[in-house]
Amino acid sequence: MKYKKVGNSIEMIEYDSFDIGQILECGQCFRFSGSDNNYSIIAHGKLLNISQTNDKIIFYPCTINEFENIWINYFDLNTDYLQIKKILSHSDNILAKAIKLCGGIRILNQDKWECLISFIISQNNRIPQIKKVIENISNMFGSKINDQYYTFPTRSQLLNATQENLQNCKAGFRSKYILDAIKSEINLENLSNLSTQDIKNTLMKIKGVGNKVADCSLLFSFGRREVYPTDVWIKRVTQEIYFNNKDVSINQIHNFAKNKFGNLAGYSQQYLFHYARNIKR
DNA sequence: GCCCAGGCACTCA
DNA sequence: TGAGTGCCTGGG
Repeated sequence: MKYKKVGNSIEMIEYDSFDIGQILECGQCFRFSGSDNNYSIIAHGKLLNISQTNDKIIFYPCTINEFENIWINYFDLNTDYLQIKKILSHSDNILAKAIKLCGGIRILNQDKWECLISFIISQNNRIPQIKKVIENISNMFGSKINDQYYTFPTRSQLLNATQENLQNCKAGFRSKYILDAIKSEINLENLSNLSTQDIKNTLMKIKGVGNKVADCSLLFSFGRREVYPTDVWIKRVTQEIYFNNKDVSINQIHNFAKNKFGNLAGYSQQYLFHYARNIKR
């Protein structure tokens, strides 16, 4: 990967495995807008525009410092996706097919708190609605970035939030779960050194955090690429491809993914998720 | 009006 | 330990 400063933007050239549309639309994050290779995201307290053409990707406004300290890690640019895709493609044909279709996916490294709350909101919900609820909460409790956008609020910014506030943000029955997360004394940053299973157990003490939400949190904000978040789509496609369409438990799927994909289970999950949503149905 | 969506908690056997 | 059921909300 190579990049250079051009005016108030950073231009990335000589990169691989990067398709901004695939990265944002594959369901791992919710604070973005745009289409056709032109997107805006809000992450880590900043608004960033990304414009992708055939030979380069432009990030703006963005300084070298911001790019190196925030966005390289956020977009997982130090991970060798060519190698990952090569290994997974060799492991089976359908995964190879999925990777061909969405080889530009990268797993983001998101803010832990925002990610956890976002996936609590995601349960039994649709993506447009999830995005709306998160935006409502940001507008009500976050810090102003400009006339249009607010950051996602930190836990301390949410300390005074009430059930009624969150209902007004359309969080519905998940309001009480968000309140429980706010009240819990769990410091997410302090969990970073624990084992994946220990983090998971800790997260699941929060009401509204089960297997799936905890796994998404681990994969998308704790960098634990060995987890295989299993929602209805992943359950469906995994059963279809690897279990001869037989109905199996989440635990069986987790064990299967661990054995077959090992430390790359999270990447497989993303490729298969995209495959399931866009090809099947 | 009915159904359901990227789960989870709660109840009851 | 596992199956069954209800849940805010809004779009089809």
